[in-house]
Amino acid sequence: MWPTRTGGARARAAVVVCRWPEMEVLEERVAEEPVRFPYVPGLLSFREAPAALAALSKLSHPIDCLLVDGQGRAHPRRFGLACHLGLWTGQPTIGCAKSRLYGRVSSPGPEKGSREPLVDANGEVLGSAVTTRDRCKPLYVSVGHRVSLEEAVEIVLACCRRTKHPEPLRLADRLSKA
DNA sequence: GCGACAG
DNA sequence: ATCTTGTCGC
Repeated sequence: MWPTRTGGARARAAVVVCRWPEMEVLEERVAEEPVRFPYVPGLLSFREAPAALAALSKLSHPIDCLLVDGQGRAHPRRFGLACHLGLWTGQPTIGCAKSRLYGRVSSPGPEKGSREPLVDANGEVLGSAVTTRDRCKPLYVSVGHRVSLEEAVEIVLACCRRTKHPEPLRLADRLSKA
């Protein structure tokens, strides 16, 4: 799982600053790293964090909270990418993943706002499966750093006005691929 | 041994 | 993640 130094491989990350809840974009930053670690389930932070931190360091505008495309506490070791970025930057962070990595959960209702707890084998709550748009598959929200799960879910829902994915993540995803 | 497995 | 085909909604 160590560095795949395939010539010229670049890790690319993007971050956007939005005004909440209007989602007015205030700033956009992208950053690249010369080598990237391979993707290994459970170790995504090693692949994504360096570039993400580099992009964050280029911001000149203050932020209130980071919405991260990945898990927070909903991780085998309770420490996904959102937790790493939160601890590293000191900023409040929220993990918001498109699919499940760890934990059991039943399907939430089909109406936006429905949610079901994501739990581990002992019943400990790791996060929530949240329906962010009517009839769409849920997103997996979990605590990253300095936010409660309830706050995290409300913020994610508020960021999904007419789409399944939170506006900040859609913008950052688009920017990283441009 | 077999299935699961963020992006 | 990436690629491809087909369907649905604004």
